[in-house]
Amino acid sequence: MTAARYNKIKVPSAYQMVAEAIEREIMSGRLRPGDQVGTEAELVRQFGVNRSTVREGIRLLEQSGLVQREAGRKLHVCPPRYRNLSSRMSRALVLGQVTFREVFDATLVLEIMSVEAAIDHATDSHIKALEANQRSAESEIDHADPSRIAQLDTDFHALLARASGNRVLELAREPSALLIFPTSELICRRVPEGAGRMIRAHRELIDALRARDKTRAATWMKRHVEDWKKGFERAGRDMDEPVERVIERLAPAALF
Amino acid sequence: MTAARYNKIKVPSAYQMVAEAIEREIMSGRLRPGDQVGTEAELVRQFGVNRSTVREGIRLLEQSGLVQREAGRKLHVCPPRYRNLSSRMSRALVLGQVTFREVFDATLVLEIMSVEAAIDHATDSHIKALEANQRSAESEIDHADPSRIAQLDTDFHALLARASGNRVLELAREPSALLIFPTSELICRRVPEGAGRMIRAHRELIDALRARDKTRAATWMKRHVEDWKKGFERAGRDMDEPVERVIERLAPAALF
DNA sequence: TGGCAGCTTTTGTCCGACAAATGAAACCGG
DNA sequence: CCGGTTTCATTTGTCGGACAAAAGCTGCCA
Repeated sequence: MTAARYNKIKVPSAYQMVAEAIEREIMSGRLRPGDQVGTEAELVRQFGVNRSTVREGIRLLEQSGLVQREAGRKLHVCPPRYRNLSSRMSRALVLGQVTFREVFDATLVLEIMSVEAAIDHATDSHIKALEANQRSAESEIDHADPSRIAQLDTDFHALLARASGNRVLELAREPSALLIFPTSELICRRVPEGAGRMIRAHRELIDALRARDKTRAATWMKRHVEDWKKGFERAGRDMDEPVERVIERLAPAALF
Repeated sequence: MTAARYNKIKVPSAYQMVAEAIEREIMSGRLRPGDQVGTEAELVRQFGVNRSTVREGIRLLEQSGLVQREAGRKLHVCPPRYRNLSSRMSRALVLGQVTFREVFDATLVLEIMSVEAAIDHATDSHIKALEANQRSAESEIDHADPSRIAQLDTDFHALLARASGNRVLELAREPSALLIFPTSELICRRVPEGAGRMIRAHRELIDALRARDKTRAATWMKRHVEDWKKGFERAGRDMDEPVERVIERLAPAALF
């Protein structure tokens, strides 16, 4: 007979157990966002471990985004913040050597999905926010600060995703959006007519949203994203190059 | 005149600076996956801070998934692990009180996207892996252990996403997949014919993949995911209920 | 050569201590 | 009585040192 095969026994460290215990409290709903987790001294008493150990556990939770320490004061449970997670995802993608083609293909479908869902669910306040973004872009088209344009483009698509009323979708599209839209800056520098085309597309998207015209929205979104691709190639970039190479030359700190 | 309004100055703590410094090394590529980051003693020397401080910084990186400590030994840079990130995304969604309707709507489009991309990019080895999964499912259909069935379904869709050849897409779909497919277990318990319908759909998807028939693949994927929805409702669940309620009654530990 | 004992390195945990920042309470002047 | 100011206690961030357990390495010996 063959010997039984055992999985390696993983003995969790004390600091991990502290983190997991608190995490269970949060995930089970016994601790709700805004609640105080307690001071380090309390946790030391409750868990019966040293303060250093408690602190290491807290760091894990802090990075998970489950708890937050406000400047000087007590530890409390965080409302879930997706932005932090999305940027980590983006980083993982960069490290994983994904190519712009992958990012582009995913963005194309994700953004079309977003705008189609937005057609069904956008409220007036969502549309107002998009209009405000558009006004900023139109008023600044002459100065044409590329990094500002890129920021507005990123924001526009984030607002659109928000208007979809689907937070799962909103979250799913964010990692790729964080990678692709900031490169608009690079494109704007090389392709002068880029900003104008962007504004035109955004205008059409808003109008389609108002008219609840799904076909028109999808068509213009496709056109808009493919415009990005053309600009990217016209700027002399290779779609099959890993994202890493391109991102490096932008300001990485600003991205994440 | 009005006084200038300043943003709050955020002074990073020493442990955060340690984490950020190492993170920059990794993101810039100077430290590559597999490289040694160095011992705590070395970092203490290099940064000129106390060992406790270094350790807290390391905990941040550890939770980010950027570094890993193997069993007992030296700290080294990790290859990016998406699973860890996806499960944290899922947790954030649960905490954010998203509803199953949101998860379902997102899953429907994401899975269709995945299978369509797989039609274009799947290799023989991808299809072989799917076949192996299908054989397992078919051979176990009689015993019909619901949790096993749910696992196979989850795996099937993960394999399909892998076959899409697009890691961005693969990552984007994972958080919602982690929430939706495990509930198949619940459905299998209440809806006896569920497992059979699942296997049929998977079979059709594999065949469509072989035939490179995108329309057929999309049709069956839509049917398959909507089957999930029907089963979910037949099991007496409300699509507009927050995910939290349902997940709680499964085994949360097994999910994440 | 192979295996075992002992040493070294490294991590996990603990203890005690202090400065800075913060919130709260006491205090004081009008 | 109220508003502002000054202690004062609490809490966090950081430091220094210490020790046990585990993992790697070395050298000895059969």
